[in-house]
Amino acid sequence: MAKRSQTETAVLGALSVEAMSGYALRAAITGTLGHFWRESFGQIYPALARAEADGYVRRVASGMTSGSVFELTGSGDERLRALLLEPDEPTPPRNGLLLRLFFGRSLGVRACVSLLRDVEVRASEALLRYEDVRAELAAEDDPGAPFRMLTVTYGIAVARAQRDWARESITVLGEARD
Amino acid sequence: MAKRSQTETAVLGALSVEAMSGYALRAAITGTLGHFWRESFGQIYPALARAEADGYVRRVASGMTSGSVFELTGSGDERLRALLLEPDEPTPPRNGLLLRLFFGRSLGVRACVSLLRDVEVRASEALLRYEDVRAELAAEDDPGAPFRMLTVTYGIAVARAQRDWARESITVLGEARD
DNA sequence: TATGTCATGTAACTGGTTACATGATTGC
DNA sequence: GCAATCATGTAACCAGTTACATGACATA
Repeated sequence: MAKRSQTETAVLGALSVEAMSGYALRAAITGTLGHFWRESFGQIYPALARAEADGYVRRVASGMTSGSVFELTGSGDERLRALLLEPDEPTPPRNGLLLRLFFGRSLGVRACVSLLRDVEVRASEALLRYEDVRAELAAEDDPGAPFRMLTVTYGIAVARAQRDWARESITVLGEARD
Repeated sequence: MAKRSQTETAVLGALSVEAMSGYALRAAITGTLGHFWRESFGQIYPALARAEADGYVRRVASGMTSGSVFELTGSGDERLRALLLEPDEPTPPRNGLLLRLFFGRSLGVRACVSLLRDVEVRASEALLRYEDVRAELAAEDDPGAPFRMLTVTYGIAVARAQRDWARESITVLGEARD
């Protein structure tokens, strides 16, 4: 069970929902997993090739279009479950925003406030998008929907916390300047 | 103003607080910036060497210990301000937890709940640590303290959101199983 | 004198992005 | 016929980690 990049998990996972081409895979990932995941072609195609060599996916004939459509095999499904069970070792934190704020005295109050406003705006926009997705998802009766919903409520919870923190922090900095 | 890795920002920033060796730099970064930043020796030493070549830092004689202590030069301070002003381009999101939950139907309810419990525990522990730091920081009257405080309140806000989301999600999954 | 900590550095590797090259198919 | 989109792939590069090699200094 060699630990391979999580790209494999994302690819097999997406194919477990529906067979598709590498190109469509990218679109599906950026579209549906976009707010917490990302893959580039430079990852997807090699990952697909390896997965095919390992027998986790197979090409299904598709006279219709150019390119090939991949579907998950039985052992691919097993592999996916195993990958999902592997512990998630989170990537080392590197938060450029907090790094800047930490040295805020060198950066200056005005620039810090501007950073915080950006956060507030981005978080608020994200909230609107998530609420839309939540509404769509609530209407589905697919058995996988409740799980996918968790990723949306996570996004909402964190975005709301960020927005409120940014607002609060702006007032704090404003008072400190007086 | 070639865009170099943010390591340079972290290193110059830390040296703007106090002159120190590469080794101490690492300890300072993991200790103080630890909850949102990380650097390894493999980054720090090359970064210091480049910064010295560029005239941003200089070695100060230190008969006491082995090794050399670096301090920020005037142009290093300028460079730091410029780096802090550069827009923060956040790293592409890759949240292994959400990836697993998204495919939760393949993973199984029990494993999902276990993931969520981990989140709850980790977030709760983090909250305790942050509250300690907050108390310490509130006692300081250093002019940089309010800025550093922002990074702590951010940690608290996000950790609290994660903890509450995890709890809520555990009940949701529990009900769904019935 | 052995152990632990302070200290510096490098080489190999990993995971990932970007930019590019190439071509098929579709719809106007 | 042309533009847009679908589609596949690779090469160069980048940031960062890990593991290792090396050695000084302090202290039990």
